[in-house]
Amino acid sequence: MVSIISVAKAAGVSNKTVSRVINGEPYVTDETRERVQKAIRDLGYIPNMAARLIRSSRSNTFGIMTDYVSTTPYSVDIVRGIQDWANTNGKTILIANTGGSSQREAEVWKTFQAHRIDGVLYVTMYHRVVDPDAGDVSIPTVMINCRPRTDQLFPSIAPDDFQGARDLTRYLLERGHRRIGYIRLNPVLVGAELRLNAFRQTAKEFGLAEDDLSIRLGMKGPVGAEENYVFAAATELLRQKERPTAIMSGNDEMAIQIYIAALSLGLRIPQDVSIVGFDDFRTVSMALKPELTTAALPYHELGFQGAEWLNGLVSGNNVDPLSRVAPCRLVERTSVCSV
Amino acid sequence: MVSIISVAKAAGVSNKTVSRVINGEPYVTDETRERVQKAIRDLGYIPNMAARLIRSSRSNTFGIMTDYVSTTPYSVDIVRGIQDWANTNGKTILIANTGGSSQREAEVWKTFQAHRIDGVLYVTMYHRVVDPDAGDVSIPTVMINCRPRTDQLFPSIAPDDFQGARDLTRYLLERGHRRIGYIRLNPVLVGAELRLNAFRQTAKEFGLAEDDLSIRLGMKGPVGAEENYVFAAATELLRQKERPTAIMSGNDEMAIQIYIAALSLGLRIPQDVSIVGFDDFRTVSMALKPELTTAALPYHELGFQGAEWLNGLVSGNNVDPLSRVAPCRLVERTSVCSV
DNA sequence: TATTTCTATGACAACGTCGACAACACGTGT
DNA sequence: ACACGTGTTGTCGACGTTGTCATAGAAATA
Repeated sequence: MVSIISVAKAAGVSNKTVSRVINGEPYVTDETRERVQKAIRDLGYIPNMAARLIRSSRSNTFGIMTDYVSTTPYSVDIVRGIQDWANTNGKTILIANTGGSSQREAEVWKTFQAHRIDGVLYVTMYHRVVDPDAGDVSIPTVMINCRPRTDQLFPSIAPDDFQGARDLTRYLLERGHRRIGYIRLNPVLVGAELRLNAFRQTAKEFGLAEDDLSIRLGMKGPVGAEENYVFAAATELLRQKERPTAIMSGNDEMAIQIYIAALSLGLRIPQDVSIVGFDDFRTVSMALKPELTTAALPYHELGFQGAEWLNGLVSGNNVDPLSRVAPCRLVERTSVCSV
Repeated sequence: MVSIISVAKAAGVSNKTVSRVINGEPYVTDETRERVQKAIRDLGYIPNMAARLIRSSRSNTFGIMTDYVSTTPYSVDIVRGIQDWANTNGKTILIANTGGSSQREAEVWKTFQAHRIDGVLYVTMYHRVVDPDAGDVSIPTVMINCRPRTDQLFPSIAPDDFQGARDLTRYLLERGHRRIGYIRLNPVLVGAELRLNAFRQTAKEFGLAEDDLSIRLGMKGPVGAEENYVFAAATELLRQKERPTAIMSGNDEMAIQIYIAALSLGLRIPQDVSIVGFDDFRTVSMALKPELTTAALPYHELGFQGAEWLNGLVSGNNVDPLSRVAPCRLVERTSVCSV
């Protein structure tokens, strides 16, 4: 393997001078610098990060720890967001996945330490509360899409489910809908309560009574093996004599079943029922016809910002708000009309 | 940072003896071994991979290089498959994503080399042909979900689209369907042609004439910004006087629109039309009601096997079949009935 | 001119680990 | 008594890099 020494020999300088060139340090003549750079090119030299780390004990590497099943597959955009940040900032990313096992999680912490990573991004695939066990170590850590149960061990960043649901509800209300159905997410999910509360509160602010709201449970049970009532609930909602003019779905995926229920009853979307989703899970929201109006989970931003925040921590910045939130942008498509 | 030397001091032995204990080498008394292990535990010592790499020039690390947009989000299961393999085999995973830019790709190769990774897994998010440019370096590489254009530079592993489509077609034929519609994937995708050919050939084997097959284009144009004809095509198919009794969809996502088209025409699924998909993109295939019969892309297996194969390469095994294929299992649900 | 400051470079050690080899203790067979 | 093997431990150097310090000449200052 070609090392700094071979480059030094080729350029007729000391290895330290090569080091200076590589790291852009001052006190090298233009002439020497060019000779060294030529040697680097000719030999195809690439610095050895391991050796560098050993000397300087800064690995410039972040570790991503993910939990298990990606229930909402687009959440990998979090990882992409992190990578994009890392990419533009010259960091490298180590990734490991715990499969949800805490024993495995402990092993991952060890692996990360063995590689002397600078910080950890603890990422979950859906918005939830977790109990990360970092052992007795204290590596700078930012939690993404989740928050710690034992209050505020680590800083965290998550989507603003409340604001997203509020915006969607307003959107419907502003278009004249006054009887609105709501099919709830699995209550296991953190988003479920936030979204429902936002819906309730916003409807109330607009003067709707609890009776105008038909709230039904869409799913329950452990994530990945839940019982599914969405189709039945939607059918029931739409069979009422005074049926809602709009249905708000806990997420986009559940909206598929609401579409099918409505169409099976001979109803047209959006003329007879307007429908909105949540998540902007594009494989669904754009495949549905008419395309689904929804609120986009800011996955990419979560990752990007999380990485940036972590970098601040590593550099010793203080963590001011210990938990942050990224907005869910409303994506207007064609599944809603005015009444 | 606690190093091997601090452990040695604490245990009252030489650093080499500690090294022996860590690496499970022989010639250490049980008594010494235990004393060392106690010291390791007490001090929370974790070996420094960088130092180890510098000595032994084996990083025990694989790099994953992914391309851009995850058009089919479940393809991240490839990454999970790789991680699962790495996990059970004590390897670490570096990940980088090229965003489809070849300049970026070159940078990633450099980063990987800088970390002296043992091998590269070149992963694409949908089955396609690529032109990886590894520069002049020769790191062992396995391509997953894609194959090289310039024939067979690297070994590759991909899903068996042909077999999957053949099995699905047989499944329909065995249930008595004789007029079958087919809505084609974007021809840009490698799977498109393989699946269509399998459909055609299998139908022919069963004695169907070309007239019994209604083949329509569902999408075309660049991935991520394609023109979408699925709904129109499905509607047209189902309005024919002699309408097909079954429709085969290029993939699950497109099947959503076929469902909607059928229901909008007042047809019941599967009594009036049977529908099959492809991919087993579960967010869709299980959210549709009735649930969709489809062929599962073996993403996890692709990743797992790819990693294992790469490990063989790194250890100097020969690459016998230069391209492999993993089967697409038929997943039977309830969107098909016999006629 | 003498002294200081600055620029450019090199020598050398150290980071943490492991491989090569030496050393030492303890039998065992001659 | 001796050589020999075998099990156990330690010493030392090397891996590739960078930080510290030294050096030497050039330029600036007194």
